[in-house]
Amino acid sequence: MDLIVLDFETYYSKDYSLSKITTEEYVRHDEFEVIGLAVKRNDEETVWLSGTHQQLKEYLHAEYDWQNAMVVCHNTMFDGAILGWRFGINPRAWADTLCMGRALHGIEVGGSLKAMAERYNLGVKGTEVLNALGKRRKDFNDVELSRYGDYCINDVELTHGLFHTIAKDFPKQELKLIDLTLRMFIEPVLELDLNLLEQHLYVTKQIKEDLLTSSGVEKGDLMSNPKFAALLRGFGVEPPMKPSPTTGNPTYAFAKNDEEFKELADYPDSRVQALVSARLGTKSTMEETRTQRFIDIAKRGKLPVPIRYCAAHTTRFGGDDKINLQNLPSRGANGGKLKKAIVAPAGHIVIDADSAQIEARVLAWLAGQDDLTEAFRKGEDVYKKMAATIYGKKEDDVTKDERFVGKTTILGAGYGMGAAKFQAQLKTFGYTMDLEEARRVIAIYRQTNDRINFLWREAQNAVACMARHDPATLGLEGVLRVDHEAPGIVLPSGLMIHYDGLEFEQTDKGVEYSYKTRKGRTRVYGGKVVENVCQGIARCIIGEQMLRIGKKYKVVLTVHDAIAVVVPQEEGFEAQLYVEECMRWVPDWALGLPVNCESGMGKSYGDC
DNA sequence: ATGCATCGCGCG
DNA sequence: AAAGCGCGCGATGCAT
Repeated sequence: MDLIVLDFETYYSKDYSLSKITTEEYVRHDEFEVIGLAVKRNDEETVWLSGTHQQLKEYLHAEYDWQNAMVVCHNTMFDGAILGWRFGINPRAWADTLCMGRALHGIEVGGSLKAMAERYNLGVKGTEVLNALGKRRKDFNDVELSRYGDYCINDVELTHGLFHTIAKDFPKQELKLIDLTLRMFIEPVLELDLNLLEQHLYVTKQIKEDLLTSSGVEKGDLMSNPKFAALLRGFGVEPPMKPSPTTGNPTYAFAKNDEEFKELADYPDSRVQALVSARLGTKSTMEETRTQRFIDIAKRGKLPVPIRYCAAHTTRFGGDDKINLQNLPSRGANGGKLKKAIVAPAGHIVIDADSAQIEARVLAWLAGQDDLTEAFRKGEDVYKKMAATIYGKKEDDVTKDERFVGKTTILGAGYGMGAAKFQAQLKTFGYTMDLEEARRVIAIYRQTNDRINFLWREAQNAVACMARHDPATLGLEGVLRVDHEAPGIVLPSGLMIHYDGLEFEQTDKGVEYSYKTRKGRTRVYGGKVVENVCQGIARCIIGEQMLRIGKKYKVVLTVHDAIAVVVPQEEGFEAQLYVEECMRWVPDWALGLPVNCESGMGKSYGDC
């Protein structure tokens, strides 16, 4: 297979640029123009190509054997989209040094080609400031174009060197996963239902408008916290305050889940009630802006799915390109509306398969909490079991509310949640429990799950060891490797959860550990490390399952514990069986981990 | 005008 | 001793 490293230089202006618009819009835009591109095949000399679109297209198709090539770029979502959408070129495999860098270094080095090239002593990225702003290809004279070419060639050389340096130790499976996630964007399959979207936008706007009109308040006064506070004071209501979740400074408690704010919805003065409901109904503009984005994309073509590889510290995927397809509403007033507008192409259907309680299962398995693991394996109702223990009764006698408490306990208490937060958590679901009872429930969880409790302590010890660069172990043997030099924890995928700059400090609460993140430092402790590795392990599992599914069907989206594929309609049931089979399979290193899944299929993503 | 911090909110 | 966690995007408010 040929290795082809390439980099496009394209027209941009003040407003038509990647800092202003999304990659999807930029590449599909009328103003799009390639100034030139540098290409390096294997160890051949890098060439600079410039010319009309037609000339480039003919040359690229004639000169290179794309069917038998791996294409490497730095930020392949961009260059790959150009190759695919503009030149109709779809190589055998895609790779991306930006994705690889994110996986290898976390935040240790920036993802830029410049930073990575410097880190590996590969050379210096061109510093020559080339004024290309607003210049079309024809506006460059020969000298300028040639200088631009040199700059571009240098970038390709750096990317080539970078790839060779980091690819040899990069896990092969993960390279395949990068290819698969890039294809979700570069080779779009899903379509958008424009009529449905426009109708949804209209209704959403109408509801808000009506609410605003009936409240008799200016929109700006509702949106701004200080102005809204003034309105409340005008009715003799002192605005509720709370400590800021991040800084601890006092701030207005105007969020829809702030208890004191919720109480104002029933305030004796009906004018206050109207004010609060108007604020709640109009404050969030997410649905409108997002629907508008979908509409814009729908008018341009299919839906490229931007999924960011290793977006999270734990190696989980994230959203990208200004549309986060991993947080589309599925509950509440807007639940499923946008998902229903995402449809399979003609003759095809969408299958969406969810892994059942994957993180809770991983936790039980990793901790060696065998009774819990066994309960998961047998398909027992673990939430009900938990409730039975909490309330000291038979499973058959557990009420709906009690089961709910059991569920919240299993899902929340597994990472060290304390009684006060547990109580607050229940409250957000509308369930009231006094603190004493919350303490009792948390204590029961910790007693009945002694192995999980031990795992937290083992993880706390691992944190302390890593901070001193001393060896440590964590969880089931052969699954995780504590790299006390990095420091970090190596996942089964071969990727590491980094705890860069892990340090401790003596505080009035005792010794506190923290590590460096993109912004500042984050505290870390046993329960949190356990959560991190469970998330990381779950990602390893879903990643391998996704590759298996991808061998037969087109994977179009992943949302942490779920995988969506598009298949020909007539293969629907057969494909569903295969997808479920894949999601019940675990890699060798996870034998004994009881996974399960649920799936649905339909014409749209929402119908699944 | 533009960037950054903060908050809120959607998902897992 | 105790501590649920992980994202991205949009709007506001403030600093540059």
